[in-house]
Amino acid sequence: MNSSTEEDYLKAIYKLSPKFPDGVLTSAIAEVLETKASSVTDMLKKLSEKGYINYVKYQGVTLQPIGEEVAIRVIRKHRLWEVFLAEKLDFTWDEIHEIAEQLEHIVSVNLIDRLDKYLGFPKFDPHGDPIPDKNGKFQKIKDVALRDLNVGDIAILVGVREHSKEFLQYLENIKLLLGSKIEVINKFAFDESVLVRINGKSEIMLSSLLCKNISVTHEKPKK
Amino acid sequence: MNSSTEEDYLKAIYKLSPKFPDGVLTSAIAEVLETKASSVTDMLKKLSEKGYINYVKYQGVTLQPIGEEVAIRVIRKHRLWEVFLAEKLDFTWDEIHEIAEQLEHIVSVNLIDRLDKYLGFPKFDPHGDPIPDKNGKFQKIKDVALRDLNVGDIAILVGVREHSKEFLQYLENIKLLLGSKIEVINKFAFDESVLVRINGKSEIMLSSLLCKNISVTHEKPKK
DNA sequence: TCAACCATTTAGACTAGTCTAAACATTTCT
DNA sequence: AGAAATGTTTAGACTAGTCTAAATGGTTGA
Ligand SMILES: [Mn+2]
Ligand SMILES: [Mn+2]
Ligand SMILES: [Mn+2]
Ligand SMILES: [Mn+2]
Repeated sequence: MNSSTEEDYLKAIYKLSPKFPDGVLTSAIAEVLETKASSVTDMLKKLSEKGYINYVKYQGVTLQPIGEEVAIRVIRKHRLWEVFLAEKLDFTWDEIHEIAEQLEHIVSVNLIDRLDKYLGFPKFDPHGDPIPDKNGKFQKIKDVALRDLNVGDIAILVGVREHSKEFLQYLENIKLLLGSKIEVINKFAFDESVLVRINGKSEIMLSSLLCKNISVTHEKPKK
Repeated sequence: MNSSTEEDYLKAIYKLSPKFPDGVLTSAIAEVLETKASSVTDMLKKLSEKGYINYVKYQGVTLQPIGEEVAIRVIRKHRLWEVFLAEKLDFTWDEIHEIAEQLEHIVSVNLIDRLDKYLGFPKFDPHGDPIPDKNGKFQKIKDVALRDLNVGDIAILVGVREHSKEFLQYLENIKLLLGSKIEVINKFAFDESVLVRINGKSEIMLSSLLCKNISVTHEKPKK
């Protein structure tokens, strides 16, 4: 059994791995977990002892298969609880993350599979992120950042690459939500802002930072 | 904000209070929380410092209003989550307690009231215990132990006074559930066992210990 | 190549919670 | 009343997790 702290570390390492192919750095983990590098080092030693990770001093850390398994299980729980909070309890997508951050650590053999069934085995969470099934398998979505579209392109918003309240509330405000249709009207090289039409209605100017954090695709995500 | 450990202590003190009108004893708390008396003493000092309880060395402890408030809030959360687990996820009444023991500590301003609404504002949990409303108010049920009925009495099972898996699974086995109709056919002074008919069907002999832990009333509990 | 800089680890301290063993109160019994 | 038994608190130690400050490794670039 793992403590919720251990689970959060493994999850953080898992999420950082793609950006650090030959070892996630201590400082990167410290940043996402909002803790100090020295605390991270302590935990890395412990997780290494326990066989969850491969840790070489000063070189960074990679997940062992068993560590990845734990991470994926926690992510599955997190995202299923997010679906529950959004669909059944009507929370908005900026409110669910911090509650799910706690719920993901509830321990029970059956709970999460029953919740999965109750929710109808959803494939994506309210932020568009894929939900691993009980065997840890999930689709990698082939999406692209909104900033990489060309003028004239039409796309569907399928995910966000940033989960802060500020960002999500902003999108909610301008009615830019999961599934929204986005037409690229114009792009301005000067500040890399993009003019788009949302759902065939309002035209709006989006900043470079915004466009970098919105994932779109030309096909709708399957269920 | 309170740690989940503090919450569990306050809840334990609250539940023990009726049996210890002039101060809950250290050893009683240690027993229900499955910890050592010395650990309890440490926590009592801390809770006293913080103003949640009134603690006099060697004399036992009583709740301050603020401590009772916390306890009732935790109990509300526990019982609402139990309803969710039983009604929505089809867990049986012997499985829900230990999961709710964790869920009761989830921190969120809105979560529990939304869950309450989603469940239709239930008044009783799957064990027949009353659920405090958002103001901490709840009906005290005027029930009686099955062992105190007389031959010929007819009653409805409205609660259990013991929450162990063994006890609840036993009741489930003999189809003695919340709402069951119980007719007292005979009582035997020798070992205080009681012969009953359940729901007008099977006759069965119940042990003294069983009868002591079943709450019944002549009226059905309201919704 | 070696000095300077930056990242990482170590050393040592702190908090929350727990335990065992010893000391101390309270109650009970003779 | 005094002694014995029982319950409670204290003392001191341990684990998990965190922090600051100091030491050390690695990297860059003059
Ligand atoms: Mn978490
Ligand atoms: Mn999410
Ligand atoms: Mn609990
Ligand atoms: Mn209950």
